[in-house]
Amino acid sequence: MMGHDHNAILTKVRQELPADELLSDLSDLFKIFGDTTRCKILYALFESEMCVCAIAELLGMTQSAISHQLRILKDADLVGKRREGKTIYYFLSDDHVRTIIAQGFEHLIEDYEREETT
Amino acid sequence: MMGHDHNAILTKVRQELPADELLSDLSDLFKIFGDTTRCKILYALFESEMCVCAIAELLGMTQSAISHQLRILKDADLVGKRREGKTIYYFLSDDHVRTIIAQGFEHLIEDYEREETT
DNA sequence: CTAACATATGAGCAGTTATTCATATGAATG
DNA sequence: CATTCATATGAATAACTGCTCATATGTTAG
Repeated sequence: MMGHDHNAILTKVRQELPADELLSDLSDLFKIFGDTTRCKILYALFESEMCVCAIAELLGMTQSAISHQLRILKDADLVGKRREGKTIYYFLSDDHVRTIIAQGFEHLIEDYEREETT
Repeated sequence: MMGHDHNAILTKVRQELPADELLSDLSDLFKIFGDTTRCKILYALFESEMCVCAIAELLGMTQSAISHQLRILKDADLVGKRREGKTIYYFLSDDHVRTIIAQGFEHLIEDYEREETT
């Protein structure tokens, strides 16, 4: 057995807690932003659509590595692609990505400022 | 050698791309949200502060497992703690967490709706 | 001081993930 | 159609992550 009596809070919180599947989807979404390479790619696409080898050159990484990450971003519908001859251009599929990243960014900035003040 | 000429876009994007350290901090932040257990804990704390064993009971997990995750959340300054006798209460350190998660949630919802319409 | 309770922590393990390497697909060009 | 360029993909590997188990710390009660 563990701990003592918490029934009052527990029943209250249980009602408000989203379903397991939804929480799982939510953390899966954040997991995608939780990688530097993917964040860099998304940031790059903020500015303009880009082909794979341009992104690879920008980040100083292998074409293969970038392709693998783009696949993940594509599977999550965060980016879309467009073919033009041999090259394929990737772009942000909607502006939600921008908002989510901006929100995280804002949190960081305030954290930095808090550290300076301390 | 890889790819052909992209200098036009590359120089433009390079100017707007945040510093490596900042991008690393950003993905570190999202990494924290990228785990179901931690998301659940944060969601629980939306409702009210809670002690470790209450959270453990709520999620049906070990006290140890919860403690480990709370440490990560604490290190990232996403939660704070308060002692009251033997028990320690954890709470959200600020409302940024709420906003970030809400933003991710909103994206999911729109994604779900998009699938229904298709 | 000792026992009991609440939480924290370290080592170990299993599962996951990002990159690399080799190779495959697919489109344009001569 | 063979070659070249752009991208995709599968297998292998190294690094990381979350949980468990055992144990330590810290607080209160007797």
